[in-house]
Amino acid sequence: MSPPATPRYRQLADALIRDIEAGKYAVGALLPTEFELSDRYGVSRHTVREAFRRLADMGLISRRQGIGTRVQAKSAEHRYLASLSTLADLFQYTKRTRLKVLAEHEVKASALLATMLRCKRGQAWLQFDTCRYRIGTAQPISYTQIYVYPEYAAIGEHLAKRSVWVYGLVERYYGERIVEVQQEIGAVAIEPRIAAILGVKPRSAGLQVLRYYIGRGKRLLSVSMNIYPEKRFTISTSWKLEWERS
Amino acid sequence: MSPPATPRYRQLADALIRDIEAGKYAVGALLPTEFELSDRYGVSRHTVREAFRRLADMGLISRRQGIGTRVQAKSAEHRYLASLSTLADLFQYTKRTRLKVLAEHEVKASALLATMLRCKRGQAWLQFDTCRYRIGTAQPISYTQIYVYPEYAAIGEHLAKRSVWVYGLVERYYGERIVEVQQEIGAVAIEPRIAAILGVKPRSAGLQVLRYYIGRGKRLLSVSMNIYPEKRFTISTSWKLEWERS
DNA sequence: AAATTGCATTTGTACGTACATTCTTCCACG
DNA sequence: CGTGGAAGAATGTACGTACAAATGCAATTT
Repeated sequence: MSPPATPRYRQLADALIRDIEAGKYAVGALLPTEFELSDRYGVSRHTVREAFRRLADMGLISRRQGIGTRVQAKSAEHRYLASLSTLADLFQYTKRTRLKVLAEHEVKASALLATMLRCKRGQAWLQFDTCRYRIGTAQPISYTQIYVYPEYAAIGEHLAKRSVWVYGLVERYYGERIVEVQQEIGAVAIEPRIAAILGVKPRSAGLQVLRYYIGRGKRLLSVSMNIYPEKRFTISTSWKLEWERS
Repeated sequence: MSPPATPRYRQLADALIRDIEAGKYAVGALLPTEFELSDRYGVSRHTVREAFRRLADMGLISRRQGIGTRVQAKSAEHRYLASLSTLADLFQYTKRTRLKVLAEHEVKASALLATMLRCKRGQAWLQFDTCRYRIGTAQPISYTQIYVYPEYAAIGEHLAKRSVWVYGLVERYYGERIVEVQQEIGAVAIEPRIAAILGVKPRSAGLQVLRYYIGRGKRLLSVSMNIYPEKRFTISTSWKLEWERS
């Protein structure tokens, strides 16, 4: 029996991958055109496009109408992805939690705050100090400061009433879509005021998670700053290899 | 002027998405065949396939030769992805760092260690205590314990000589491919012994990062435990929305 | 000199056809 | 009654054609 014949577009794709990895086509350079390759390998343009599609999926090339096909990366080897099916998965506790709003006030960004919120000094923000509990327990999981634009003041109402997530409110009530979330994780000594709220020793170790919620056109929509006490919470992420060598 | 006409395959894809979200085709059910849709919408099979390809990329459907096209999910809405171009990006410091091996010994997993290493008690591991410096400075960035199987003892040589990453050595010298990395981040009070190495106050706040390196077939290849002192390091991740609603 | 127009190039969309491969179903044969 | 094989149905691969849309460049016009 013949070995399970590999399709032509696959063979062509593999050949191109080899060429790119061998440096025959440098990163940033243009590959031959579809017609050119179709000619050179004696296959139809359709087959070339199918091969290109594969390379594009792997992130090896990028294509632009009127320009051509450009090499984007030398290897698709080590590309690892982590995925969230919902933004709520960023917060990995179960749904059985409740948000309590401790305070709400309008603030003008001090120098320190301006750095954290990535804005100019004096920029006005609406700040919520909140606390999250597992339902049925008195001990909080986390302390959170949430910043939104003052225009979004109405969010305060909803936030107090229903224990939801801010980004959800921003999406629902202001028609903004959260396109990107930047997350910064560090360790901090929990300052006394917050330690009291969380019921831990002042200056004990805590996880600080800063999140920037970004909408269409790089517009910063909201910022949140979470503090999790030691041992009460860990963040886990799973990175998976996207493509396996054929 | 006519508005920038959306291609037919896009229109068809959108129609199908609407139908799926509306529940017209249930999750798990088969969609009409390519020919059927081609007929019904008066487009070529090629166009139907193009539309299906889009849905498949979004993870809404799965296709199997001889069977048909099955609905896999009701909505592709909130799917966010983070990507690493290399595993080295997990560690976000520049390449200008140096690894110093402080100690190397074989250990048998105690109850505590067994939990951390996800293995049975008594399992033998090779443990390296290491420390990472920015080149040219005396102050370490992080303290790291690395665990590998005793069979991989030869790694110690390379680790001491060249300042590389363990997973790279495992991949290179043992022909194992790291297919997945699970990461757990928490806050800890840095214990005195390690605090001394890092040059920080005992029991001050630190970031603890546990990483499980997993090979083909869920085989655990290596585990590392990092401690980063407060303020000296933050982990940043960017999550991007994979698909935008049209 | 600057702006505009038009042409050549390249990928995108869309139609058509044919056969291969994979899987299910059902009928006939042992 | 079970088993094998044929027929049918679905997606996969592969060929062909044609025109549309985006881009860059050169020629032309202002």
